[in-house]
Amino acid sequence: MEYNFRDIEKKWQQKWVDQKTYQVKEDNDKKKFYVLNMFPYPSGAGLHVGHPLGYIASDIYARYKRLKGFNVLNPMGYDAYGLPAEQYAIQTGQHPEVTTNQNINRYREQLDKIGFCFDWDREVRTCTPIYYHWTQWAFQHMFASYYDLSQQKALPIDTLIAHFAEKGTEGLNVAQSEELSFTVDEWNAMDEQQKSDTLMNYRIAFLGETMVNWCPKLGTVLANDEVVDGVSVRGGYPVVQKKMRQWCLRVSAYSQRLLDGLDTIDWSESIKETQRNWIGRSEGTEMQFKVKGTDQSFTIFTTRADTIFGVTFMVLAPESELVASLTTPEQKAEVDAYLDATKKRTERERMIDKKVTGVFTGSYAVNPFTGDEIPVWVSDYVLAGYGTGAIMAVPAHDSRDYAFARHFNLPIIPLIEGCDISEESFDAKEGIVCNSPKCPKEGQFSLNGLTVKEAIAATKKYVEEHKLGRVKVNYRLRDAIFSRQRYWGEPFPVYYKNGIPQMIPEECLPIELPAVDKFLPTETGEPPLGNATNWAWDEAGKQIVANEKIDNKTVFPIELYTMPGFAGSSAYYLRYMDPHNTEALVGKKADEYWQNVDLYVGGSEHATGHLIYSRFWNKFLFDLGYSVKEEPFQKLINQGMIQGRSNFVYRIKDTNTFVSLNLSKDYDVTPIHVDVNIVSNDILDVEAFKAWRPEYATAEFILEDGKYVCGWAIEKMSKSMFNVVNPDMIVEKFGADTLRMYEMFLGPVEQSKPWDTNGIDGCHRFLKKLWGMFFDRDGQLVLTDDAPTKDELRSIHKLIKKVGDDIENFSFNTSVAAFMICLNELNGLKSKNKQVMEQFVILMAPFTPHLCEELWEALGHDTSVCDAQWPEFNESFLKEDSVKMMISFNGKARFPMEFAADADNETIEKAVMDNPQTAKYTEGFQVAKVIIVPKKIVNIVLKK
RNA sequence: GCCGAAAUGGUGGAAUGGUAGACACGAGGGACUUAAAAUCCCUUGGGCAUAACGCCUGUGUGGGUUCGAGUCCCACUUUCGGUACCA
Repeated sequence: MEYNFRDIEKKWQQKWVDQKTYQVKEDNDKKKFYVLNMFPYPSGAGLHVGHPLGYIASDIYARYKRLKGFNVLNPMGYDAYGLPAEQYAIQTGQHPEVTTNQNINRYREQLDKIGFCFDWDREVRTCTPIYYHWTQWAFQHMFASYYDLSQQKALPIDTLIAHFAEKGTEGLNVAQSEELSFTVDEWNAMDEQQKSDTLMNYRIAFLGETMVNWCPKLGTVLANDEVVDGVSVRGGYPVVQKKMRQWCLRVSAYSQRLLDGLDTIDWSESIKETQRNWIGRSEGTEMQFKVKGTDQSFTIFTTRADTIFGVTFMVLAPESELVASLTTPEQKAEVDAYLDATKKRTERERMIDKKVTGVFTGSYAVNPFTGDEIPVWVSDYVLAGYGTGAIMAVPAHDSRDYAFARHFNLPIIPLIEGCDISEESFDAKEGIVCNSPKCPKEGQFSLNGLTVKEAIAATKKYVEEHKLGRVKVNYRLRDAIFSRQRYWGEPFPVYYKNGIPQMIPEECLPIELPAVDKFLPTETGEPPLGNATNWAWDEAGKQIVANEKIDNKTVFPIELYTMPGFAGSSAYYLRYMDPHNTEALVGKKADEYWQNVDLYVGGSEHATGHLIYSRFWNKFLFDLGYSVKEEPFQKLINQGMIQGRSNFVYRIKDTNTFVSLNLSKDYDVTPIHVDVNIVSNDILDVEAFKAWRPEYATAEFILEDGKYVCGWAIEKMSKSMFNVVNPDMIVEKFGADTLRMYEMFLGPVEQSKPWDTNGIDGCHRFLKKLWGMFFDRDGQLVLTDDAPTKDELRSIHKLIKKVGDDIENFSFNTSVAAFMICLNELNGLKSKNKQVMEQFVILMAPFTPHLCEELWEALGHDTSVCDAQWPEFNESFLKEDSVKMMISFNGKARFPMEFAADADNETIEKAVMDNPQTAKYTEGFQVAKVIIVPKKIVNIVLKK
């Protein structure tokens, strides 16, 4: 009987559903293990073979852990809100809810065919009210919290209000948008509006007037990680800077903890490094510069305080508020013109065209060390959003300042001994400092002779002692902009009284997304939720029911923005622990049992987005006591991208004749992408090609050896390259087990690699072979009940060790190879041993669950192989009677010798030296030393 | 520019500092078959031999450490990711 994968897979997928094989419950008698995949956006294109890579790997791990006796949580869900779903809906002219559900159903169908052990009873969809209830709930808690820097945790905003009522801002060490200073009396004198505005400066979720990435084409603002090279990640539309009032999350408050936490988790060094760079901690100095002829002063931030004697000009960011106050009347026209010009340039233009621009303000700053007067300029190479939006320029030691100084003919003063600044600046933080003038105030302060490091420390000390500024740590990490002017997202649980934002009472949550006729965004940013009818709130924050009488006095406006894509994906792992709870995001019991994700699998492209937001969100919930672990994802594996392998045909120019690859160099040809599905092992199916498109119906071919050979290239998997391979097709042709095995066999999970269907036969053959070990032609089980032989035991225990180690190390490609080797060995031994094959089936069950269930059943078991026990490894079975060792001379292998397995070094050495072959190689040399590597090699070191 | 990862046959890829190329694909040869498919066996880094199944060479380049280096160290080249006027 043949291996009929179609029937087998169908049968077991149905049984798993019927018997709820993968349903998991908290069980205090078992150790928990939480495996999680980054949940997918259900996009319209469906899954291609690249998507399941991580799912298969984590599925194997989850099944393995279960066989090892763990209670394994392995859930799946959909990240259904956000731009991609809405863009797809707009493109197809349908309501996003309709398309999202369609896409989800399609995904589910595809996923089900691959045989994952997901507990679908725990599915979450971010767009369902029962789910986003808790997204809104978390937002409200962020609104009601501030961040205390001394305690390094979030605290209730009431604590801060009490502090203001008692001491004003005195003694405050908190995360804030800008440093405010007021007294108790000033606080008490504030009206409701002013108090609300003031508190926004501290809340973790706050309304802020900030420069945002505005994408007119998408009609919404975007977070920093959603913009790359000045265009939107989604769609590639231009993005401009715009000042808008937006909801923001004070992610920056957690900068230091996000940084420190990285040392406690098991993630790849590269992704940790990416996060470190994104957080961008930099230790520096803030210094105050007085403005000549006024009592005004301003602050700059620098990491190179040691270069204070090389400052030859100052630069302000065009958006800085200082520009207006420092521009002299004579310079006003010129400065205004410059500001106007920079405003018109988009981020993208600035990036492409990095020409040096700037304008003099007319003012001079005073160097606090020397009293020198320094011109103050404005230029767009200084950013308003980082540091203080003003810098001291040291052209000798900063390449940007250097370019500016050269362009505007400003002086350049070198401060490092022997540095050459004739062509470029000397940016390295090394060398011996020179050229310190005598500091007139202090007389003796000089940095000459110090290393740069020492000079920085000395300058910092001087600045602090003389109150010229302070030592300051800056972070590059910005607060996240949390509003989107779009339809398909979570509504904010916020309404407004007299323009003051109020939270909807907790018992009225969730605020459901209303149906609207027009959900398309507008270029001007009018939110689509404005089109909702019967969507009104009263003064107490209660929704007014449609049949109630509505008059203007009772209606209070509700927030019309929606939340961004990352809102729903930031705490979903907690929700899986307790997905049906209507009282809490996650119940205490479930949270304490499952704790956090032990193994998280997903793409590295989320390094600066989701993986930062989630960590922030979880830390916040941890501070409030809603999550028991500070870090959400203990171990992270980043699966590689699967690229496409495109095929080409070569058309001779201006003809409809196609020439085979190796003959194409003799002609003038144009390579054309051809659908990989009509190419097999790079040989084109000529008839299928003619049928593919009407224009090729009459195509003619120049063949080699009667075949048309296609060219190939590795490219991104995409429709336009005709290289998309769909998992359903593979499942149909070879079965899910073959697909699972082959995806793992392709190479290391973490590595990006091209998909190449060519090799899949090998895996399929292997499964057929395994089937053939069990059954004869009539489908009768041919295994015997004999006691296993020594050789059989050795072979299977080698496999137990290898596969166990490999799965723990996420090295699945080598374990697939190990299965093949073991099966070949058993085959060679003519092994038909039931006990041995039973263990083989358990070991392989994580990889090919359908086939193994079938074999398990054939072996006479009436339970699922999922509930079997991982075989115990016994090292004593690996022992061999004799061991082959390579004899080498000075590291060069020469001949093998066999020894008793328990031979000691002395015996081995003696046997080697007594061997007549040895003499041939030692002739004319002296034996200096004999190195014996157990079970491997005997190396004889020879000297003249 | 900066940060990170990598470079091994025709291809995907194996190798705790210890016989480089496991395993698989592809290719070549053979068996079975009227034939094909399927299946099985042999060969397969390069070179020289093949009368002795032995020798030489070989893991991007150049050095170094070591009895012994694909693996460790230094310098360089290339490729792929990420990031960028962050002061």
